[in-house]
Parts: sequence; structure tokens; C-alpha cells
Amino acid sequence: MDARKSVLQRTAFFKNADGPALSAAAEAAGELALKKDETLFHQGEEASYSYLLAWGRLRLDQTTPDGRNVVIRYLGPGDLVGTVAVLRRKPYPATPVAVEDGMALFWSAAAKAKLIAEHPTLAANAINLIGGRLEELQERLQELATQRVERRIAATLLRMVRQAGRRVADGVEIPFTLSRNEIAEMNATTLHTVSRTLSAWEQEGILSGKRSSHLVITKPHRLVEIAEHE
Amino acid sequence: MDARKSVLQRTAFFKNADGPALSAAAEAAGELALKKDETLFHQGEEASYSYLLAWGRLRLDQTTPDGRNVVIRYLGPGDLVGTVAVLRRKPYPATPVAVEDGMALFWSAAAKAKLIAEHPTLAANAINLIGGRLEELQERLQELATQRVERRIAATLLRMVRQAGRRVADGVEIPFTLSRNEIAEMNATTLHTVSRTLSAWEQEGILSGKRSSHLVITKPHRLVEIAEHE
DNA sequence: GCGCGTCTTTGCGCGGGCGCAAATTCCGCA
DNA sequence: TGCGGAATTTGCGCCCGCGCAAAGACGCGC
Repeated sequence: MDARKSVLQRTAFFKNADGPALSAAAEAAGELALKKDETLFHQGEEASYSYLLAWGRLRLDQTTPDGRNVVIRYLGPGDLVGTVAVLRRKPYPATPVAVEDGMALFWSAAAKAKLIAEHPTLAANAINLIGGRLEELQERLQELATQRVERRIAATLLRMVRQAGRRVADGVEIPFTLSRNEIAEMNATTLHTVSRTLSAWEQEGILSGKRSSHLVITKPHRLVEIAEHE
Repeated sequence: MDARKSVLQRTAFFKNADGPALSAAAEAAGELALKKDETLFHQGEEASYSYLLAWGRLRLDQTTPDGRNVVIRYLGPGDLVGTVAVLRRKPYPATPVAVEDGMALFWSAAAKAKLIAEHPTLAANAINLIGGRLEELQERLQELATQRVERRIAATLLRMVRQAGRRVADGVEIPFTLSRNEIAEMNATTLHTVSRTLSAWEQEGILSGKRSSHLVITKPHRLVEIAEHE
């Protein structure tokens, strides 16, 4: 239990939370081990549980009625999952899929609502987190609306670096597998176009890493130029 | 003051709020009359005030570094404006412009934070509202990513009808001026393409209303077909 | 080590919708 | 009522990026 509390304590959602809040949360929580490619829940299901990703990484997918897929965002340690749906009493709007092994804590809808109602700090933190996502989506919407594919891909990679990047010998690494298709679904384009673009960048020595090996950005400044130039 | 309370009482943000919450809110609030084309604040400014639109209608604009404009959404009576930025202590991410005369109530950042911290009901309502916007944006992102222009425009008009539509003799009216350019900026396209599309629809008798007169959708079911077909 | 399946690369052609430009219509206002 | 400016319509050509197709590379299990 104390181990769990120390996990919670490090997350943005529990930032500045007092002892009682932490204890109540830790007691009411369940734990769930996640293996790569497993899902936490499915888009459209009734929202019964709210999750907090302790470690690992998730891809949040949204499927269109006609079966196409869009990647809404990636989630990392400390991120809330399914919380908005639970608090709004609406079906989950998307499906979170593990892209690597991980672990999540979860609460029933009632427990989560109680937690937030009784601890204003948690409510404020939730608003912060959700608000941040809202603004990120607004930014992406703008990109999608005004910029061409190459710039969008550059911006997306930079965003991944910012959110999950890890320094390595020859640059910055995105520390999990990211297929061409996934990059395409993040950028409203096709895997073909992504492939062509990344090939060109590899030629220029901007990045490297094929297949299941992780992407390494060797010249982040060049990506910034592409994302911002004109 | 009581008049103000009765205004507040009807909004989603104050839903289920108890007497003390309402009184505190009403006392701390300022009032602001809005004329068409006036702005509440500007994108990039530090967020000092949080607003609640009492009546009227706003268009939320986001400008790109290179001067292009994107319409994030329209806001109607009862909507919160600038609240996320205030609570996150970040600059306003967009600019709200009045598209018709209206009135807003406003609170200082400190007053708003206090209000939410002391009244869990308000916190829950805020999460609901912000969460709803998040999900709407996810839906739009998906549309933008997977559908062609014609379907996106249809979906946008239907959304406007849902949010602000008013029944009239020959169909449903969108009760404020909506230029071709504004529709374009909502749909990541150009006013030219919007013009062509609406012209075609007018030929088919799906809708009518030119220039400064309001759009009237005469055959909403046809729009639904276009938005969903295939 | 071999073979199979999946992911990736690359070529090619086409088309949706942008960009530019000009004509036209409508509105507000004097 | 007439004028000036802004919004809208429409034409036309071109280009980005999709769609299809096929080949190639890599990884995994047997």
C-alpha cells in the first residue's frame, strides 16, 4: 500500500495532494498488469473504471464508423485514462492500447467521483490535465487545418520527443516502437507518404532507426526548422 | 444581484449548485456588455479573467504564427470562456469574438479558483464541460483526418444546428450570420470550395439564405445523408 | 536456416481541391 | 437612391498527396 502511495505521489493528478487523499485513493485502487497490445477498454463501452497509468505507454485509438483508425494521442506514466468518460457518465470515446508492457491503477466510477468530490486539490489537478489535453488538441487541429503533411509529421515527432524523448549517444530516442502506419494515423495521411518522408529525412541524416528498432532523431534542430519554416 | 443569480442558475456550470455557491459567485462577478465584433481577450495574453457567456454568441478563433486563422468552435449562452487558461495559469490559447451582441459575466482568476476549490459541484461541472469540449474536438479531429471536404462541411452545419438551431417555417435556422469564410475556417478548407459546395446544395434545395441573412436548412435529412453516406 | 507473414519502400497515374484571377452580387451608408 | 467596398461566385490550371500495385526487407517461429 505504501509502495502504491509513492507511485501516486509522483503523478500530476496527485500533485499537492494531502495524506488523507493519497490514502483514500491508494485503498480504493485496483492494480492491473498490461502486456503489449492489450487494451484497457473499448471505444463505445460504458465507462465503469477510470485508470491511471503507473508505467508503460498507451496509444489512444479512435475508430470511425467505416473502420478507419485515428490515433488521438499517446499516454505515458502518470496519465489519466478514461477519467473524463467516467466523470461524465458517457461511453468511452476511444480505445487505449498498450504499446509496451506496463501497469495501471484503476478505480470504480463511484470511487473516483467520490475522490474528486472530497479532495478539491484532485479536482483542480484533473482540470489541469484535461485542460492541457484540450489545448494540445486545439494545436493539432490548427496544424491539420493549415499545414502540409511534411510539417505535420515533423511537428508530431517533435511532440513525441517532448513527451517521451530519451537522450542517447547520437541524439534523442523515442523509446518505443512506432510504425509508419501509426505515424500516418497521427497525421491524417497514409503510411506511403510517411514512408517517403522518413526515407528522405534518413537520407539527410536527420533521423534513423528502421523497423522494430526505436526512432532516433539525430538532428532535432532540422526537424524544428521543417516544422516552423515559413 | 438576484437577477444575476437566476441567470447563473440556468447554466450548466452552476447545475445543482447550492445557495451559498450561487451567492458567492454572483457577488464576485462583474458584468460586461458585448457588441458584435468585440473581443473578450486576445490569444497569447496572460489569463486574468474567466468569463461566462450569459447571452449572445462568440466565435473562438486561433491564429497561426503565419497569420492564418482557424475557428475552434462557437460558444453560446451558458458557455465558459477562458476558464481553462485561468485555472492552468497559462496564456489564453485563442481569441473569442462576438458574432452578435451579448453579455458576459466575469471573475478574476483568484475568485474563480476559490469558487471551484470551495464548491465541489462546480468543479465537477467544470470537468463535465471541459470534457465535453475535449470529446467534441476529438470527433472533429477524426473528421478532418478521414473525410473529404463536402462531408466535413455537412457535419459542421449539422453541429451548428444541434448547438444553436432554431425551428422556422421552412426548416431549421442557424440564428446568426455565418460567412463562407467562417465556414471555411471551421473546415480546414477555402472559401472558394465552401462557396461551390453551398451553391450546389442550394440548387438541390437543401438549404437557403445568402449573405447576411441567416442560413436555413430546409432538408436536414439530406445533410445527414451526405455526412454519413459511405 | 528456411519460409512465411508483416512492414516498408518505391513507382506511377490520377484527381480533389487549392490558388489565382475576374466578374458579379449584395450591403451599408451617405 | 446611388456609390464604394466587401462578400460571393465561378472559371481554369496545376500540384500535393492519395490509391493502387508490386517488389523488397526484415523478423519470427518452426
